[in-house]
Amino acid sequence: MTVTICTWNINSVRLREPIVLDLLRQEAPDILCLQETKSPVDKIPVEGFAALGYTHMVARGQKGYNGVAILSRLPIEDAGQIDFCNKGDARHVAARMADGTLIHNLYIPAGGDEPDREVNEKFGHKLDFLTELRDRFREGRPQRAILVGDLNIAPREDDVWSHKQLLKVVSHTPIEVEHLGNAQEAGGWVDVTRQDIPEGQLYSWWSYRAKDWDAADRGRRLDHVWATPDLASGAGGSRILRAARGWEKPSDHVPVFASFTL
DNA sequence: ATGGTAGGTCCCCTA
Repeated sequence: MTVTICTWNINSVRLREPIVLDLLRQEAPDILCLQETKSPVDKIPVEGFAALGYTHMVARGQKGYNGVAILSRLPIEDAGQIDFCNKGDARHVAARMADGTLIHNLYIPAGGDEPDREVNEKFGHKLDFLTELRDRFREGRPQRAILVGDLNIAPREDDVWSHKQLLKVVSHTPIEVEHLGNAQEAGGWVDVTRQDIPEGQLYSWWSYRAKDWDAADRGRRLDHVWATPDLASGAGGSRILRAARGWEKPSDHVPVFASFTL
């Protein structure tokens, strides 16, 4: 069976319920992983999602910040969350599919503006989060697993509009790229998007602050789909729905898709 | 070098 998964930082699931419904109607992924839902779980507008067939949800939330949710039209069960850095943040949740496949939905801290942990504790938090992620994957190498989410790092030169101009900008600094690479390597994770689309500029986020995001095209690839090698070998169909950045009341991130043979 | 936009909450935080 082929399963299509989509990841999308929605920047408030309540405000953007209409475009979530649009995405589900137009693209009909089997599973949609959302980040930055910014909502307690019991206030996520699930009725409309269920009416379109997405009757399963595994989620974590808090009042004003963070929040992750996995919507599915296939049965999933709650596989728990990891409280990275012991802060009580809703930045991770996992779901298990009927065949045993584990799906991790992650929202890695943005890290603030200054890429120096001595003066910016948010940057330190981001690096510590990534180190903890690495250590968890070192403890037990994941199998039959998919990891998606807003990782808030654009690792490759062609994942940003200007490698040179972003080297000291949080999301593309060498230390962040190194930390992300260590976590990826520790778990044996394959970057499915780049396995499918190995060449060329690829972005999933454009700032709200640009005058004309489309014309300027100063994007970054912050949203990722990873899989363990056993699943990556049967993966394909990766794409990034750039058009969603131009939708009514858009998120600053767009949906990223991949399909898996399970 | 700077400020630009967006969302949520309770007047300022985060991205």
